[in-house]
Amino acid sequence: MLEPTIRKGLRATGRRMTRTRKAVLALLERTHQPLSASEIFAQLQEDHVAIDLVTVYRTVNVLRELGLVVQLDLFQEGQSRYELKEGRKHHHHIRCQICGRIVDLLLCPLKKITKLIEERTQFVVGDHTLEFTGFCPQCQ
Amino acid sequence: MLEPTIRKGLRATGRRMTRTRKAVLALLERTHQPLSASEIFAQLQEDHVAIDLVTVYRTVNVLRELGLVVQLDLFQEGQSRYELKEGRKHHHHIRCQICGRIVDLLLCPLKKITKLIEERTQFVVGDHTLEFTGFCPQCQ
DNA sequence: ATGTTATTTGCAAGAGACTTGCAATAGTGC
DNA sequence: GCACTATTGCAAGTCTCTTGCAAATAACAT
Repeated sequence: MLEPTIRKGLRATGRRMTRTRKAVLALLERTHQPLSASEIFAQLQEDHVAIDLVTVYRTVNVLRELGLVVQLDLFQEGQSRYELKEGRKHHHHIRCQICGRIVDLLLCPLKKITKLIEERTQFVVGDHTLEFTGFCPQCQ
Repeated sequence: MLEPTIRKGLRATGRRMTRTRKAVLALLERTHQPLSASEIFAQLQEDHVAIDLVTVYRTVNVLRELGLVVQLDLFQEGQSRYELKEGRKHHHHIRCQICGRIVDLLLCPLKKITKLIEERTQFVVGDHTLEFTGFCPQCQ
């Protein structure tokens, strides 16, 4: 239950804890897959939670601004996905090309690489994306 | 000049070498940045090459199908970019968050990682994206 | 509890990237 | 040059995501 903590974060930026924000947070909390806006919308419809797709977009954006949610742009999906940060470490994902299942990879191999890139390019390296696709055990 | 080679590739799949395909190929050949469809369109307009944006999309898709062009989906850009493969090795990119300049990274550190992921997840790993953002020397 | 006020919501409409249908145009092989 | 078929341009459509605005509602003081 992260509602009280998040309520504080919202208040600190002059925002309010609303029925719809609770619903989106609760859904993200109980789902163990990164969800797209339309998936969040569809699931809440099924749960008979009245919410507009526009509100879903606005909600995930607010949660992202607060640093509560991470936005993922997976390889050639054409839509963003969102997952709760909730104290989890930075990590990457692999998505099955057949069934679409997304599995967390609990590693990020890019610390050393980042240093190497900074030396070679003289860039100051900020963020990175690293996403894999493949075939999951069931779909092989 | 890769026109003759590519002409063969096109013929082999019942396709034709046309005025517009030549123009797109020539542009990609002389540009040392991955270009988006709208950038290709704008540049060809400037060069007084009559071409429709739709044709640009169809052309890059054909070139991608033939394996002549790689499609890049950089971090939160909201559009794809295309670059000639032309015998180049698989590589990744870093994009400056200020000026948008894209620099090639002539490395891919993911061979070992791929094996590790296959062991841990039982996936058969196919493709991956790895793109960095940061601040280039001029924009720091 | 009730009222006040600013935030949030839903609806409609819009923006941007990309795709599709179709008639007109133009490569290709003869 | 001619016939045949791929390709092009235009218009319209799809999909994801954003914006404007009036109505609804959370937060807070009374």
